[in-house]
Amino acid sequence: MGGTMDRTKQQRRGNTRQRIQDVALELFAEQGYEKTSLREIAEHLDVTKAALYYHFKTKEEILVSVYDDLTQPILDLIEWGRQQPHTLETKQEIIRRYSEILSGATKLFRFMQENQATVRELRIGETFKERMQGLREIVVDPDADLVAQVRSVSALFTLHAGMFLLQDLDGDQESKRKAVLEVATDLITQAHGGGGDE
Amino acid sequence: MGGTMDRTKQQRRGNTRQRIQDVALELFAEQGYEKTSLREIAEHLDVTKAALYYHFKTKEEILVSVYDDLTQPILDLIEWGRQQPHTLETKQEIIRRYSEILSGATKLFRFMQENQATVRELRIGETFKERMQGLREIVVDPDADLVAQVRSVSALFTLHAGMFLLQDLDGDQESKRKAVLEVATDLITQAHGGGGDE
Amino acid sequence: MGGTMDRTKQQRRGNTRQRIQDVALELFAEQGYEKTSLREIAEHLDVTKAALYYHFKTKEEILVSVYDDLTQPILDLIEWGRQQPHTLETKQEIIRRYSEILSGATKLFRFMQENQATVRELRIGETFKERMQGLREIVVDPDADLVAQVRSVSALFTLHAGMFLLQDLDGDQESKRKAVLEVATDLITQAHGGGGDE
Amino acid sequence: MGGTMDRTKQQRRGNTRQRIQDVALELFAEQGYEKTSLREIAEHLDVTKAALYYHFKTKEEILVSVYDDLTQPILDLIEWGRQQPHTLETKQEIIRRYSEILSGATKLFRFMQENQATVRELRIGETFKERMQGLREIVVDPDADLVAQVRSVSALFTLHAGMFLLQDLDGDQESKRKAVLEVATDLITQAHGGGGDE
DNA sequence: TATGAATGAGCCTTCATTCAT
DNA sequence: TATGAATGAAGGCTCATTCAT
Repeated sequence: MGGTMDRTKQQRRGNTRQRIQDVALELFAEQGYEKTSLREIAEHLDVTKAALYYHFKTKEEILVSVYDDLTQPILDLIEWGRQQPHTLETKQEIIRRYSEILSGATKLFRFMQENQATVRELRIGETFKERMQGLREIVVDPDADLVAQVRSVSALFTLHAGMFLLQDLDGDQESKRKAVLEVATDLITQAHGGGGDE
Repeated sequence: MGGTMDRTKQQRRGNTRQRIQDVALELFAEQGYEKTSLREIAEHLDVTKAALYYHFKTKEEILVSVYDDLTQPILDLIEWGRQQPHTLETKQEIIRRYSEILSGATKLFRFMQENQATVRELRIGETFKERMQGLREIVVDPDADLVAQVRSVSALFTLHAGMFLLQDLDGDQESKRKAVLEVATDLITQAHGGGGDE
Repeated sequence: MGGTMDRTKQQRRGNTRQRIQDVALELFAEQGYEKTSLREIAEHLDVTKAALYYHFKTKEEILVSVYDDLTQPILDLIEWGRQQPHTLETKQEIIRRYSEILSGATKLFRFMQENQATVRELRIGETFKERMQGLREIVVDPDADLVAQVRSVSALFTLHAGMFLLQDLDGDQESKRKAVLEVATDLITQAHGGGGDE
Repeated sequence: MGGTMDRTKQQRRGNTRQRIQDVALELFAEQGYEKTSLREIAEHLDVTKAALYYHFKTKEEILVSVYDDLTQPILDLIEWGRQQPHTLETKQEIIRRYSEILSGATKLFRFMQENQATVRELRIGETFKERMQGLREIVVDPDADLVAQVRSVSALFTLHAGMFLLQDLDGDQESKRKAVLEVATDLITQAHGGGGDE
């Protein structure tokens, strides 16, 4: 009986859940959450829609599961950051590590970036906002002047955006990431120094 | 007769098209494009769905019309920018003017920002990309080093993002805009100066 | 003021009704009745849908008016036929005249032929059926054997079908009509003679 | 369990697809393709519209599937005819067999006959035209004179039309079919003999 | 560990028609 | 002799979800 199962089916055994997550993320990132139907995901995997429901309770839960798996490092980073003194060095290190995290799950973060309107209405929306808030609290000094605060936020955001907006620029992926990181680090450094004009 | 028509209906006459655009933008920005149905728009206006189709050929066309009306200033800005020498002053002026344009149509740009995945598949997607490209060409020096280029792009992007990401920060709208503008101007200035590490 | 009216508008004066009929028949014949919308007709004429309603009460009435105008000759033919003795000569003459009538309003008859399902549900459906019945009564001898009756009906039908089904055959329109007429005449003649096998 | 399901639902299991085809053909033939809505079909079957879409991708595909199932015999006939010498006997046999095929799927062919305008725009339109062309090529001698060719085409067409146009005539279905077949056979025979006047 | 069959809600769109001007 | 604006009904289709097997 097992012998009649061909290689493809055999490989599939036991990791369908993972495969669903992979395909889903791929499609969500490419086409957006709403434009990606469960039918489409199922077809890509050569299973039925009902199979998806064996592994996940809803469409949203597929996304949530991917999100949870891939953003754990951010939680860890925040955890770590909270226990450090809020020195410039800490902030720079946060920026550095965050840059690495982002490039470790490009697809997900691209998805989050491009589907904000959708994500806002989903469970992960709130969660993500909280995490960003968590990062901010470490990186932004609430007593600094407005310009300094903006600079800090801009540092975080430059990292985020960098991944997608630089696609048209020349240069290999890694050196672009380095450049982005440098700009972000500069921003955070300037913000720490003083911020405004003086 | 005519007198039997109540105020509400009368006011409506002749500006339904405009009202559709307003409500649509409002809802698109709030809930996203896909999540906003024509039924919903129609209900907000107290007309039937079919009335929308008298004024616009498709759902997409409603968006396009809003987009065209509201982004004309960007076209003008690009036009202007192209005729200037690419000096630092020009770039700073571009940044300044772009900041003003953005804050003149917050809803639309928030929509564009938060619905990138959707927008990418629509007609306006390509258009918008082209315009951004147009701005970049003026502001980014292709011969500068990578870091300088990133800084320039980051300037543009900081403007974009600034409008939404700063909502949780203290301060009134206008002073926040000023702060964002300052950071962006700094970025463009540094980029022009040299860019990198020296 | 009349002087500002250009040639096109001027020509239009007073014959809009006729132009509606022409365009409508053209489109009905080409695309079918249901697939042709009033919007389409109006656009072809460069007027609004509402203008059509000034001239005709309903979509169906446009068709009815065309039908009535163009099938009057059939009524006349039936009238004439009823007053003749049901001799072979009469039948042959009916066939001959009917052939002429058909080729005088090809579009309408093509329409009738190709939209039977639709036409059946319209007012003209019943009317047309009656007229065909009228022709039959003259041409088909109810006392003849079944085969003879079929031959007679086939004669009529061959005329009908001939117009459309022969489009792929070689030869000019007129000589094809002659050929069809000859076959139909033969059929009616054989039917009259005896019909069956003997 | 299982016992709680009433007879009706139980019967339904596993043959819904077939039932859709049956009901659809019935309604298409009766009211025409466009006038028959999916809602109507669904209601006749006591299922939802969405159920139809589980079994067929589009409305058109329902028709196509019926068409394909029911016109396979024509393909076989053409196949057979092509391998025979184009003698009179072959032609007569084609006519005979075609007559049988037609009376084996009356509803479909009535539908095709009465919805030509619609069918022309559908996928089956082209297909059907090709098949008719296939039959013609066997039955019509391209070197014969025009009248002979018309006679041949008329033979085919008389068969087609015979099924519907004779409904008002007396006589049972089968003897009418025989009569029609005889007339068609005569036509094909005369066409083969010479055709014209001599 | 999946599938086959179906549902209910909703979507975008089109249509014939109306009516005040 | 027309138009501008709108309506109500319906149509085809897609989607996330369910459930018995």
